[in-house]
Amino acid sequence: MSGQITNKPLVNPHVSVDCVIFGFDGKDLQVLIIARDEKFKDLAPSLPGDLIREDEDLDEAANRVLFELTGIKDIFLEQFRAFGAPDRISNPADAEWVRAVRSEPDARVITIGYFALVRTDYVHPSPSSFAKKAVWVPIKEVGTLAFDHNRILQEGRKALRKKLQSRPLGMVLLPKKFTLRALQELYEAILGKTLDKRNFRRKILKSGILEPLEIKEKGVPYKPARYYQFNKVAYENFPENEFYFVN
Amino acid sequence: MSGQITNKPLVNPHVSVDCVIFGFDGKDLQVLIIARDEKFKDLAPSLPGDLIREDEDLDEAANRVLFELTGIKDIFLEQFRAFGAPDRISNPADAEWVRAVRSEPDARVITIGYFALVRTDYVHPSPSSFAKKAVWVPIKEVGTLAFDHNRILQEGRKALRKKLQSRPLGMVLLPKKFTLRALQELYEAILGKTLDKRNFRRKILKSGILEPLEIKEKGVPYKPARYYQFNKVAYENFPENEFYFVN
DNA sequence: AAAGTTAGTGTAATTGATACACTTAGTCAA
DNA sequence: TTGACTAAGTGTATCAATTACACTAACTTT
Repeated sequence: MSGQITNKPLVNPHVSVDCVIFGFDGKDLQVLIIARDEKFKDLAPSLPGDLIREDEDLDEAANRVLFELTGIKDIFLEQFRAFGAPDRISNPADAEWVRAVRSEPDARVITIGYFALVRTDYVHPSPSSFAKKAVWVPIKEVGTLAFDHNRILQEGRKALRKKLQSRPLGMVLLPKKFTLRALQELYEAILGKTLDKRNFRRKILKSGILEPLEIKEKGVPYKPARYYQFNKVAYENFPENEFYFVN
Repeated sequence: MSGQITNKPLVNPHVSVDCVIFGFDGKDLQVLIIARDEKFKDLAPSLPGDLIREDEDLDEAANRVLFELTGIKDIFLEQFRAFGAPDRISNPADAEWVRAVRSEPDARVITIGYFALVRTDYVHPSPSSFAKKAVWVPIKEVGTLAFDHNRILQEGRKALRKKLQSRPLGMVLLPKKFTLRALQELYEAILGKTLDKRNFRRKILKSGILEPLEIKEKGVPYKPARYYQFNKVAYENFPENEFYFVN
């Protein structure tokens, strides 16, 4: 970074994608976070991301990051914002890491934020074949991240909330069969507020995206709940901009 | 562009902003389009945009483009999406222009799309002091644009529609005093559908963002309409996510 | 003074949102 | 086996918002 104000166009920036990957374990909303490897283990962890490559579109790059991390393709993935402040990487510890890892450490990095949704039970982060150590962290417990990743995470969360207001997102975050309580907890985790049980059920069931199953919970010390599954057709044809949750 | 598939990170891209600048003339939704100058006058026109500069944040770059074009600062401006397909500039005519104008013509260009709202009567595009020729074009009459600018325009329009569903946008697009009919026509132009007059009026007036004036239209060959103005305080405190227009 | 044009207004029916409490079906421990 | 515990599952009444719909009023022009 030059530190000088100039009128010169930026000629050698790097462009990256950073992914806010949400998961749900039945209780808390989680995020995939990358721990630093041995050499840099004192540094703050980061969101998964990478520089985009030649001949690679932005969406492709984000999909690649996700695939390398989780082994999953064709995931729900959506761009939500670009971040390009000149001082994105100005924190001294971050800068040190960048110098060690990047061939052009002084290059400015513009990053495109994506958010993704995956089932935590489908993703076993960090199989030994992958260099990076990814861990699920409940979103409430995420501490200080590298660069401006806390901000990116926050914006990603906002984008997720907004998305939930116009689409039912459960299908990619819940197992095939699930109880209405689980779905409600997912909504509550995303929206960050509690919902009325009866009103929630009425609204969801009326929308027609769920099919009741004949199976019930087993072994619970209370009245067992019925399982439901998504009706794929109804789910996909769900009209944009319905389902607007306030309570 | 190399034409080869590689795993190399993209090291020398350019980053630009492109702005979809909406205006309203009381009847049609318009967009500011840049005509090519003499030397390239056969080329398709484009959206206003520029490479971002060293030490310049993305929002700053977009604001600069807008200011250079219109002389207005502090405009309503919002980022809506990044575009980064490797073949964005592949059209032969576009490529020729890029070769003539840019110092690194083969560089890939990632662009960040912004949309902005201005009053057409505040903007006299292309004062002689500005090199670029900008013209207002009704959005329905925009023809083929350079690069992927038709797509950017389309996405910008979608973003505008979406925004209108959660915020009343009239204040930046209408003159100080305006009739309810003008406001309704603005909404109809943005949403692309007709609205019921009585329901529209009831909804807008109940929201409290308008103040009636004692002035009426003059010289019209029909019952003159009352003028209104926005109540700035109510307008700015308007709660996100109300005002959800379906009809 | 008649024709033409848009402004301005009200209501009834339907749908959606909200607030709220008890019974049921299971497990577990005494 | 019975009582304690827990979450599932259900209905209703009130209020607010949405929709569909048609006539009179005010002004200009001829």
